[in-house]
Amino acid sequence: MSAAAHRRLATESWESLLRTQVAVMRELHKEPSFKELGSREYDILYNLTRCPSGWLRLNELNEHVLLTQPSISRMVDRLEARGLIHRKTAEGDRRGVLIGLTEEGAALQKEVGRAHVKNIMELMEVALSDDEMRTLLELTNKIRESVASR
Amino acid sequence: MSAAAHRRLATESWESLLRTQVAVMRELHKEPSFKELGSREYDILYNLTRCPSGWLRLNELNEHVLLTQPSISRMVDRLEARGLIHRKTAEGDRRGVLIGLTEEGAALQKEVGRAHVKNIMELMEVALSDDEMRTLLELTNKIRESVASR
DNA sequence: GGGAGATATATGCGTTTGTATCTAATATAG
DNA sequence: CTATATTAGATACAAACGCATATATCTCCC
Repeated sequence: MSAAAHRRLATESWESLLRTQVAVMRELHKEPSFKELGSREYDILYNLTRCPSGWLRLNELNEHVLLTQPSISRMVDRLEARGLIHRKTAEGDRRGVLIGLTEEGAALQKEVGRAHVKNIMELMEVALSDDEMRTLLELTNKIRESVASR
Repeated sequence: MSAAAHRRLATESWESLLRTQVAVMRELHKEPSFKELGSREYDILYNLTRCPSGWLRLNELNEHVLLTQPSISRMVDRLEARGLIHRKTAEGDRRGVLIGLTEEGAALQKEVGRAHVKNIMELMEVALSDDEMRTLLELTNKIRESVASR
């Protein structure tokens, strides 16, 4: 395989992944649930449900969400003002802030998440077989692990 | 396979794709070239290089970029003000606007694109074999085609 | 061919974002 | 132990975004 073809394959597979994300996101955004809770806001709440302790530091959130630190800081302000999350000072490091879901926040995440999962299911199910989904999961995990270990 | 496991597989593979896009994007954004030309701006210029005629309608751009119509309209304003693209009225439809690269815009896209491709190469090459890239390309194409035909 | 509705893009306006910078707290070096 | 550097998060401000809506053109049906 020539160097040029190799380069083309690498960029094409990335671009295809990127465009697929755009296409699916555009489709998911049609869901009315995303009106009351934008996809970035949802992402924050979702990440909070996934962590074992129930609390995440702001900088940990920042690693998972494609937003700058100040943007997350202010988004957390808004979510707190809406009563969906609450802050507390991190023990042992008074600079740090821990974020956790309120009951109301957990309930809203669950509700929006349900609609969200339903839509994703419908999209993925038609497009790929179970084996193909497993392969996709495996390949994307590989990329992520590789990027993380830099 | 149970319905619950099936559902989990569909959402997990999608979330993995999404998180991979975030992780890779975050990495690509470290590239200094993206300071002078944001990734969305780059995306516009890139799309213009890919189309055969060299001209794209605003609404065509809108299909490929994850932005609302007004945002693209204004982004095109800015790119035009910077001399990177130019507008012309579409022939046969005086509502329509065609966008094309200027020489300067084409040159900048090429320059930024070079650095961009180099980084993508380095990321993908380490993570996946050629066969795996081909598989990823195939699977993401399938998803995109499926979503497009709704 | 004239008016109702559809389509393509632009603009007003409030909200959210990113860059740069600030404050407070912790870690490190001498 | 103090001074300096580093890290976590917050804030000021200009730029960019999305939603609603305006404007211009086209399409279709009578």
